Amino acid sequence: MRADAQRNRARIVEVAREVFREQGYDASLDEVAKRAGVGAGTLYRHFPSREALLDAVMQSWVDRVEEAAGKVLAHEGPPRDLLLAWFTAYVGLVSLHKGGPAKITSAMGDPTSPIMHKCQVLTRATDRVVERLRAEDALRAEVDTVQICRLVGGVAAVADQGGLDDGAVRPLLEVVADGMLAPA
Amino acid sequence: MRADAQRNRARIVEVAREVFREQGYDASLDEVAKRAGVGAGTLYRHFPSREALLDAVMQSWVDRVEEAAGKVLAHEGPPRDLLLAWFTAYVGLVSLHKGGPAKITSAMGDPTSPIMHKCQVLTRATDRVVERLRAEDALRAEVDTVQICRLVGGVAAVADQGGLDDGAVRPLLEVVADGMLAPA
DNA sequence: CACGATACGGAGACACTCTCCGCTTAGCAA
DNA sequence: TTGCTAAGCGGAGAGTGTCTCCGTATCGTG
Repeated sequence: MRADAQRNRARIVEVAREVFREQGYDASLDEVAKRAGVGAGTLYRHFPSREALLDAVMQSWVDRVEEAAGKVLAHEGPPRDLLLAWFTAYVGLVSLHKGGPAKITSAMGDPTSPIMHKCQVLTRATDRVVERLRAEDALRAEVDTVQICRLVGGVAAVADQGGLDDGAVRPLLEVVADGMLAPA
Repeated sequence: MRADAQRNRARIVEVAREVFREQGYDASLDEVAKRAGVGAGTLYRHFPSREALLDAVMQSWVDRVEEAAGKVLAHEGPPRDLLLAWFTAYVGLVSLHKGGPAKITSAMGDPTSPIMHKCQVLTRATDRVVERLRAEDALRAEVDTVQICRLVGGVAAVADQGGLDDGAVRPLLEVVADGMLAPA
């Protein structure tokens, strides 16, 4: 790729990250182009669709997911604490921009979504937590990783759309956690 | 209101209900106007915003909510069955059109939403179920009606956005139910 | 029947998405 | 350095949707 094209591409991604955070996933792409100082054509050549752009924006996000999972798993503690710590991290990770929870949760199971692979790092990270809890026989047999992602994604989605703060989200996550932990 | 205006209004609502069901909440309002055989101006005079139109469309929905709650409460049975029956009905009620779960769940707590009052019949209906379970000491003390609505709304939202069928939704609702029922 | 108030409708201003194509420029080769 | 060409640029414009404005038509009353 030519050097100027590379510069433009990087600049567009940077600006898009900012605009998505400010205005949510529905922000105008023309505005992204304008702020990045390029024509609409340039934006659409680099990123044929909104999703393709989002995919690039999420590149660094993948690392944050891995890191968050590692941090949560490093702490020793009761299964309920571990699960809640991961749920909290999960909600934070998918809520980086408005519309994120819905977007990411639905993309996780949609093979036609260009960001499916990005989203699946969340599934894998959740799986690490699940395995740990399984080893301790702390999880009910019926629940699986996908269900957990859907439930926590659902909580994140209502929190996002309803503008709930952490204090309101916490009890929801507790209910979900208690519903899947093995009875004492 | 003039008779012709009344006719037009009714026709618009009827057509809108159909179009929303077919194409989801984001359907083109110009298309609604066209199908109803009126000009765009007429539609926007009767319903200044998309939400105002949705409000009218949901008029009959309110009755269905009351009815569903009554039917669920009429059946005797273990608390878990009651709760799951209501959850299932709840998901069905908010999923009448695509985008419904997110719309309704976020409107429930948004005083600026024109459909807030419509949505609150769901809260009240849920409250009836909650009271019944409280009387039997079947619910944990920490959970309240609003949280239940958020959780079930969240499940409905992911089901809606991810195209999940009833079989996939059921286990999610079970986790939520088990998380809020008093331990045996 | 006549006449005002009421309501209609669709043209058009504005916003967003995405494409197309003539123009510019980077980067290489001589 | 210069000239060439493929790669890349940008923005006009077509398509679609929202919502408004106002000249025109219709209702329904006296």
